[in-house]
Amino acid sequence: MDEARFRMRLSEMKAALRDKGVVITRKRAKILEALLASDRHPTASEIHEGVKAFYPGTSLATIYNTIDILKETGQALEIEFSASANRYDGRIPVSHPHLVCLACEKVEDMDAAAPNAPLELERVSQATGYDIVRLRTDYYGTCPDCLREPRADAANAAERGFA
Amino acid sequence: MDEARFRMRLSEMKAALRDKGVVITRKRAKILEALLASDRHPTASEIHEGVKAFYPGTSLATIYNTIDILKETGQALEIEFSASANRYDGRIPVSHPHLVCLACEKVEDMDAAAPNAPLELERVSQATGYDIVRLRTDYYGTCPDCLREPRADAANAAERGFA
DNA sequence: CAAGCGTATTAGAATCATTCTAATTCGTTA
DNA sequence: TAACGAATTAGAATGATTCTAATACGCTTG
Repeated sequence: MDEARFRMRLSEMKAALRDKGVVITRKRAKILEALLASDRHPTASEIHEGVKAFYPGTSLATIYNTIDILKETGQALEIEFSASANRYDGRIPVSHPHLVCLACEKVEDMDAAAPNAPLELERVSQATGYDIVRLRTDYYGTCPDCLREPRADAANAAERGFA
Repeated sequence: MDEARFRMRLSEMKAALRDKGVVITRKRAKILEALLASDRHPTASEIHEGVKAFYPGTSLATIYNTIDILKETGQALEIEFSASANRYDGRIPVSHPHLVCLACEKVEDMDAAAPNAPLELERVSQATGYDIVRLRTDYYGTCPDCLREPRADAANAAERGFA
């Protein structure tokens, strides 16, 4: 994500929050930046680490609080896991497919042409009688790095940290 | 699921476990039946309730233990949630799309033509360099029942119990 | 039928992400 | 500067899942 897109996306997010009457405090701004800075789909505690580098006293509760607002305003997607921490995507806030590595647990966006989410939601709503509002498409397996180095779990895990 | 399919699927599961050297105890057999009996994609504790009707002393740990074996042998799919209990699908043990109701939390199989999972796994593996072993496709929204009765959460939740 | 062995099962403790709570602090406006 | 509402905090609570160490069960063999 280049600098220009980063700044544009950041403004979008702030504007969406302000529209909801949410105050953009310095901490909240850092939370948004930490979410966008990593292409790793950070967890709440990875975001927390990133924010604490600037505001050491920050509580995890504040991270969750801000994430909730982002979810409510459609500015971030939550990718749920039960065995490990949830991950968040603030870069592309509409449903799109992910690749999940079962060895190092990283979550990547899938570059391949994504199905057109809004159309897909509409199609499935028609077909099922549900009012479908989002979809989740994730592929699980082993990433190329882990295929190459089957024993590199620890190293790969370290790489995932928020930077 | 008609009686014939139920029995066939049950035999398949038992055979797969036996192949792994796992003993099919009476309790384990009941666990498999409880998993198959419900079209609701039961949670571990719903299965537990079902089994306790026959074997009151059964521990939740036994349910989880058996579910683990089923996952390892490819005989059950785990549908992960972070905010509520995971659900399990023993009827169709290959990746297929689900409909998730955000109001009553039920999980249904989507009847609409499922993409051919094995082919899809192969296609995405080729495209990404991953070794993809399963996929998850879920649509989230409000089911027709809940659309009709917005305040029926409790009633719908009750319906979901294992029977 | 009894003894011995390995797996299955158990109750309860431990874990861990997330949510909640009630008190404190901050920022803004009057 | 005072006052108000929102933001933030530390720590407790929650709840699903996993772990642990002890016990029970079900075979097989003598």
